[in-house]
Amino acid sequence: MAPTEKAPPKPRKEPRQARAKVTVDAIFEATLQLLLTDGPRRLTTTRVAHRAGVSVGTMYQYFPNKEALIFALNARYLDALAERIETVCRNMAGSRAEAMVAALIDCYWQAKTERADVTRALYRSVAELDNSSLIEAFAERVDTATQAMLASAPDLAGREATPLALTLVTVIFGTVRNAFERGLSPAEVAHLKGELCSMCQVYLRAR
Amino acid sequence: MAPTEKAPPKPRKEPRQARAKVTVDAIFEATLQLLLTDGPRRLTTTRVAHRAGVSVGTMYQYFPNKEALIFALNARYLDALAERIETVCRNMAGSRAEAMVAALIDCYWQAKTERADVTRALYRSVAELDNSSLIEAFAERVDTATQAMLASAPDLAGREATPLALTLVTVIFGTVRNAFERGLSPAEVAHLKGELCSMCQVYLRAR
DNA sequence: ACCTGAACACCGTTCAAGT
DNA sequence: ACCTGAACACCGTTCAAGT
Repeated sequence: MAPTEKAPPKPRKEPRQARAKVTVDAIFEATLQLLLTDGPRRLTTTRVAHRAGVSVGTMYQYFPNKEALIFALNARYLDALAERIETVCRNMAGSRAEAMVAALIDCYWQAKTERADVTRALYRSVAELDNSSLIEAFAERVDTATQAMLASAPDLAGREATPLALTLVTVIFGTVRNAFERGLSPAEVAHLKGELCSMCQVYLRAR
Repeated sequence: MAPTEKAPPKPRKEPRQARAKVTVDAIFEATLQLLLTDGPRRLTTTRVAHRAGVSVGTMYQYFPNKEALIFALNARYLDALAERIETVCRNMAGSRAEAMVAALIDCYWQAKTERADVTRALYRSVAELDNSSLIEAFAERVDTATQAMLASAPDLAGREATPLALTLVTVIFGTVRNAFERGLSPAEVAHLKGELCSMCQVYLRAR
């Protein structure tokens, strides 16, 4: 009964020569620009190719279809985001649990906010295709990094890091995303961020 | 620099005769069914019309374009959901704050879970179009209902209901949505729900 | 190894004609 | 008042031909 759709699309072939790499980068850049200026509905292969300065045929050498292009663009973005989070988690090793949570919230919030237009454009672009594998891979990395971080907290002895990480990551990432989707005012956003932070910290102290 | 897109599409005209109402319902039902079985990518106007037993032209009498159809379908769903939440909020008036939060989480969680396929299909269908006005209207209703409920809690005297409602609603709805997007196991989901609940309750007790 | 662009199938949308 | 479906413009995708 599940929607019958193809497996997650992957890049057709890797660019081997330097000019090919330039081409692929140009295609990615053109896609993002069009997404930002015109929205996902007006994103056509012809326009992407034209903006990238290549022909449609060239685009299809590297991406089997339009979905694969959008998929790859999102994969790129999520990979960079996961890397940032992993770095923060590594840097916070050994700190107090409260500081860890604050840093995690800060990092994610910052990443979403600093290029809000990009975040929104990518959210919307990817949604019509099955991106669950991307989301799962991303969540897996973030969970793992958070677990490792929490396990190193001196004031968290005796609490299992695995379920704790799952809860915190889901609550934090879900809240940020939702805050992002709603049209909150800057004042409301600032207040919410503080409340989310203290909520997680109170939760850590309890029990 | 914002994506240049049309204003939120609205139904072209209201059905005046009985058979027209039947037609519109058939179109909605066909859209949902196709979304569930084939996914948003294979949702074409021709197929919707065919499944609904009408011609394409008929569909275009009630919806100015395909987007408007998807928009209206989502509006329907969110309206029903908001109504459920408002009812719960009314029913919980005068209870203790902890019970309120638990009921709110339960209601939303239940609504998302009982027809998980529908939830997912609608999420994906609406994402490529600008649904911010839908989201805002929904959030506004839920916020208002939650505020009114919290203001009636005997154990919450002296705490402002408005920012409290905003925080709780954003955290709860964001978490549920995120939990939903990740492919969590039933055991993890159950655990998460309990933790979210106690997290909100500890937060209410604090300060 | 990489690129081109005309050609094809199909989808969203319209509109003159019907009941 | 409501419905039909051929017709049109345009989009995704291919492939024979080029460098």
